[in-house]
Amino acid sequence: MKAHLTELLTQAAKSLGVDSASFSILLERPKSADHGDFATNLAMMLAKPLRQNPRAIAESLIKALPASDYVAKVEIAGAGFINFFLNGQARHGVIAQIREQGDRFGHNSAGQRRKVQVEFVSANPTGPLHVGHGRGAAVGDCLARLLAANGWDVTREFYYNDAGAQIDNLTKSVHARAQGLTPEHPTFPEEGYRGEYIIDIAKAYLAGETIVADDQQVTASGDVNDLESIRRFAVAYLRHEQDLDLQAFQIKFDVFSLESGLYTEGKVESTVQALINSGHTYEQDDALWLKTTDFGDDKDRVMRKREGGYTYFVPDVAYHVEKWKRGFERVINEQGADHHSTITRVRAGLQAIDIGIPQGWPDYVLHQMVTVMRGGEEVKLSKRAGSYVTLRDLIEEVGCDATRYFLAARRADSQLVFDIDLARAQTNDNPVYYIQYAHARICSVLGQWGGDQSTLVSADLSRLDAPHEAALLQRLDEFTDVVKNAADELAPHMIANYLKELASDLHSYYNAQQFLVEDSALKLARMALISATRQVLKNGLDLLGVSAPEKM
RNA sequence: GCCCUCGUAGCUCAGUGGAUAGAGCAUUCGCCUCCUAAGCGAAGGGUCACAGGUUCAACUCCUGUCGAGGGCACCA
Repeated sequence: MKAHLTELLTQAAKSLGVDSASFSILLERPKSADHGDFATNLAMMLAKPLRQNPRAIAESLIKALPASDYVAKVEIAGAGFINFFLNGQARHGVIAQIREQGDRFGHNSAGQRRKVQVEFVSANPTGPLHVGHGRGAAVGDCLARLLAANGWDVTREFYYNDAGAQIDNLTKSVHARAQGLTPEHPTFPEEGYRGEYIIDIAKAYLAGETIVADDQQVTASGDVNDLESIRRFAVAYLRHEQDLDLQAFQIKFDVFSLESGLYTEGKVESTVQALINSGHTYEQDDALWLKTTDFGDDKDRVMRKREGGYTYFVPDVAYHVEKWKRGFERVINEQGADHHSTITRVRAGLQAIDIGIPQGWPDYVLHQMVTVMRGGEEVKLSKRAGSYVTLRDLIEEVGCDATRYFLAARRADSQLVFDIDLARAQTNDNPVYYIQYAHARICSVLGQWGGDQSTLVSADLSRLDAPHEAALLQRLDEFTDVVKNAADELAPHMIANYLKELASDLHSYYNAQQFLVEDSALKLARMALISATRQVLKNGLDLLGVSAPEKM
């Protein structure tokens, strides 16, 4: 419909002698029904080039508009807005579209099956996933779903650092616990991990247990002083724990990438060599530096430390070179805002290597901190982890659906307050239940109607003329744009907001009108409308990874 | 000190440069002999942090100030 109106306006503008390349037509949905179904500011945009009063231009434009089968009325309003009022046929056409497209309604093919990778969570195997990882998981998974709905070929990837100082620290911590040391003991590692889960790992290690994670099987040697065995076992143990966390959150990854693999396969070395060859490196103070200032950084960064090891961003660059070589013309990294500083360095490294990677590649979506509240107080302590709220604790307490919704329903770049009491509430306060209830309500009504859904094709939709029906029809029609915009903006929260509004329209309608009425033609039309609404609610919830229950 | 993000109703948050800035909670008042009251309707509640600027038009874009969070390692 938007395309149709754009075409009408383009022709009208042409007939006024305006070059169609000199302006772009913006059509929006007015907030108020008084302003029609669509509005454009075209006349105001043309005021300057034509040097005329916007209202006068609007009048000429309207006169020049070609006839249309869908437009009932056109008005000038305010400073020069042109408001379009559609006829019934144009308004209820969306119901047929929804019925025909089903689960695919709202989807488009903008991505043209091109390859995109969404990397998210990427927690290091040094502890259980916490609520911050949960936000990354919820946002990242929704992004992946959104991109798939927009026609991209999506790969979900989890990268973890199993090779650095943090892992040494983990190994020492487990080693200490295996010897029966507590954090209070003077020889317990200074920066060691103190959570109770370290004790569990030590016990399992001493018992010689076998762990399966990432398709690898690791058996503990049980030798208290075999640090290499402890390291391998602890990493596998925690990766397995994280797998359980992700499983509880119903998130699946296509690929797990290991930092250690980049070293063993020589990718780090070859990347360093490529950087040296690029001429953007230099030696100073016994260290090797990358001139990241050549690419917008405010100071150069050390690549190889004096003691010989590489700093963390070097394998990160190597990893991204691999991503590029694997054919991802688009990569989106979802991470916590505390990793913000890596962006400039990774991009600088990729530019230095100069293998055709575009300047702004890859994309980043950063999420801000999460604070968890219960009973009006901040929740900080977790038994398992010792210092933070674990994702699994949260899921166990509030459920997977509510956790996912709450973590994805806010803009990623603003700080989030997670109110456990609200998320648990099975009342109208809770947006998750509010939306799911709308879906269940429709299912219930359709069940009581008991008719065959296929008969809805023949419904006389012109009977849908009540104000609540017009509002609902318009909302359904918006879904396609919302899915497109949310993907373009990498903003899954837009889906959550849309669903709240759609549910609200449905609930208002439900209370204002009886659906199962005597008049069988009217009843059929209303069944067609709520059936379409049910489908869109489900499609939207699917994008968030939240279930659409038929009964509550 | 420098860089990034945020600042909207008492609280939690929406708001692709457009018309009277919205929703939920909380407060007040209504609605179930009727399809699920996990619902609906109504009222009150605002200097869109502050000050400039760009524009026909700014919550939205630009600059500065203040406030919150995060970054600024030969840690990851």
